[in-house]
Amino acid sequence: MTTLSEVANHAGVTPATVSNVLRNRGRVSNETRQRVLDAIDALGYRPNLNARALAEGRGPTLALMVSSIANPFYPEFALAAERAARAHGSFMLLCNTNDDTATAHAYLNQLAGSLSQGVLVMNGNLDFDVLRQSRCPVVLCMWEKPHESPGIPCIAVDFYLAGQLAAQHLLALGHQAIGIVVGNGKGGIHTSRLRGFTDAMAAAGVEFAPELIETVPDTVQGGYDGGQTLLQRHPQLTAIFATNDLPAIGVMHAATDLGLRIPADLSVMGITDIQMAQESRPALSTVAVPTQEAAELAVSLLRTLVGQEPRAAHGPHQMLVTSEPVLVPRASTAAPRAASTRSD
Amino acid sequence: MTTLSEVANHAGVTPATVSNVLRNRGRVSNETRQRVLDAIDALGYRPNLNARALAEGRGPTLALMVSSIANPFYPEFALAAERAARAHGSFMLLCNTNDDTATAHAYLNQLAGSLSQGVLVMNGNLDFDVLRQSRCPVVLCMWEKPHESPGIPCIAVDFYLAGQLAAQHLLALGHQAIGIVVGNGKGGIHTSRLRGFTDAMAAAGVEFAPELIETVPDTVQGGYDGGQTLLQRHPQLTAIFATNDLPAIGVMHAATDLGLRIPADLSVMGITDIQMAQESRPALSTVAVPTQEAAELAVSLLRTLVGQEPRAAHGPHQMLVTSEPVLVPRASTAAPRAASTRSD
DNA sequence: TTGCCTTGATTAAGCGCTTAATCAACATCC
DNA sequence: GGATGTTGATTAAGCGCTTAATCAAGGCAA
Repeated sequence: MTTLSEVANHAGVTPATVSNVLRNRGRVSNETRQRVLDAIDALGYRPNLNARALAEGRGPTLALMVSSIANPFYPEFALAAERAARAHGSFMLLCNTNDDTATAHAYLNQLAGSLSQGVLVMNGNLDFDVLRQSRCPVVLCMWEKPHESPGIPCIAVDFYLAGQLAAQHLLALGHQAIGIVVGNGKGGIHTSRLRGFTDAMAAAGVEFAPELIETVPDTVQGGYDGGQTLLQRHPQLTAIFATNDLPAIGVMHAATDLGLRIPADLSVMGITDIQMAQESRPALSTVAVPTQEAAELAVSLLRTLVGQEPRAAHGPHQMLVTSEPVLVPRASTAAPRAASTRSD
Repeated sequence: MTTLSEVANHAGVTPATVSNVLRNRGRVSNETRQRVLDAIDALGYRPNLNARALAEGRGPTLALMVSSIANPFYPEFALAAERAARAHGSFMLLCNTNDDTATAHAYLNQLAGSLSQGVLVMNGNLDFDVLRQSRCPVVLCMWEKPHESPGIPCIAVDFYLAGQLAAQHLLALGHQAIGIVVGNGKGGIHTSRLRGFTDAMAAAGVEFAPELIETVPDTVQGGYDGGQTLLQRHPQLTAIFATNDLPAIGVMHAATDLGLRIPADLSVMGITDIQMAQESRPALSTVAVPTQEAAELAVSLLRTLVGQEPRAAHGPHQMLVTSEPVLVPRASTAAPRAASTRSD
């Protein structure tokens, strides 16, 4: 592994000069610069990023902590976040907590402040106090907007509105008998989606029975189980809303297995608009959330917090809200069989 | 940020001693050790991993390079790989190349040898020469076994056998009119699966028309398009085999959209057994590949290459083969309508 | 010619940690 | 009672890079 000084020798200058041409600082004559550049690729030199990090007091990496990269939502976010980080020359360290608080804290303890300059957190189930006491900046991603700020810099999405949009879509189609499958994300992650939905129902004067709500794990299987329970207990349902796409897809499977046709016999919708939503059959109606924008905002905010980006970019806010979710009607929703579609 | 020396002061010893207790090396009396330990958590000290990396000449991170973490197969591999790395105290750096060779090379150049000690590569479409010249060890993951070794340490899976198993399953059910959708992974990544399949067909004496092969992108959409083309052009098909689960799922969608019932009218199968395969409806018959094992082997091999694990663990081999793929019959395959099931 | 500014490079200290070499103090052995 | 070991700690060099401070050498004005 060639070092900076070897390059310096080869070019007949001092290490400081090489460093200067590398970083475009200080004064270097064009002639010298060229000699250094030549030496660099003659020797195939690459800077040692650890040494640089040590000297600069900060490394080139950010971290993203998710509960499990196997949950299809995270990769989409991770991809965008990584791209954003790379655009600024940072690498992205991936951390799977497997929904284990201890693991998460271990990561936070080990990474924070040395390996990674800052961390993006997508785990609802973390102790906020721990995050606040992190030794390096933390940005909480995909916070649910109407909740009060957790006292941690965060990127929020208006999930309350998302819930409302979902309800309005179903109501507009003429559904009245609607079941709900809500993800049991720790920290009540899905409560605002639920409130948005039920509030919109109430506003439309539609009666709402609490036994029509099933709380399940935020997975396809969870949605499957919840959907099955709901459909068996309440055959009159004409639509089911899930607070997330994954369980919504599970609901579709459950309905199919029970011999129901979607959307003829049952309308199903979710929230998020993950890739799978448009790839499922029937394609899932959902409320799209600006994942990519959230990821970019998150990286940007984190960068200002670690002092790499001028603060002015966002002002002093600790909570950045993305643009609004938008309804994406697809094939999984339609007017209930015996009802007329109310135009909105 | 407290440093090692501060801890040393606090405990009334020299930095060397603190380092010794931290790493359980050298001789330290129990009494001193305790004093240091107390100082450490009194001050909330955490080692600076960059400094450590610099001093030791090697950092605690490995890297995983995939073409896009949004492809559902990769997360499953990534999860296992990360877990394996963590089990040995290493962090995992995630790199998305977006199928761009230049990006991949940029990563390789920047990471290799400084930030990451070694890299796991899952990209078929990389110049092997570049990999060979990497300044740090590289392990190529999920190589296709029957191919000759690429001259790079690699983990191979017997995809030829996987193709055979798929064919045998379909043949055993009584299918004769079978279409094939093959992923166009660069570097002919799917050719051995295809060969395994066609060889098995030939061995069973089943005629095979080359126009029954559609080459498509390795995605749901690709499978959808390929399936549609195949089914429209050859309505007599009773089964379609895709070289990967993702396109297989696309094929199912295409069939459904054309009004075919699965498996009554058409059997579909894939290879890999990703999570989605068992979560799709109908559940996808497939040939399961030992992803987790491959990931663990890969990390382990990489660790021996970077010298962190005794070489003896694997001997001098440069190509490690996982245990064999296994058939996972599910709901998407059945005997063709007008045929009797041949018992095997 | 003297003094001052600019340019282009060097010097040297330091980032936080590791580790081989060294040392002091004490116990052991014949 | 000196030679020999052991134990438990210290010293000091060094990892590869950054950067403020310093310096030599011209150029230019008065």
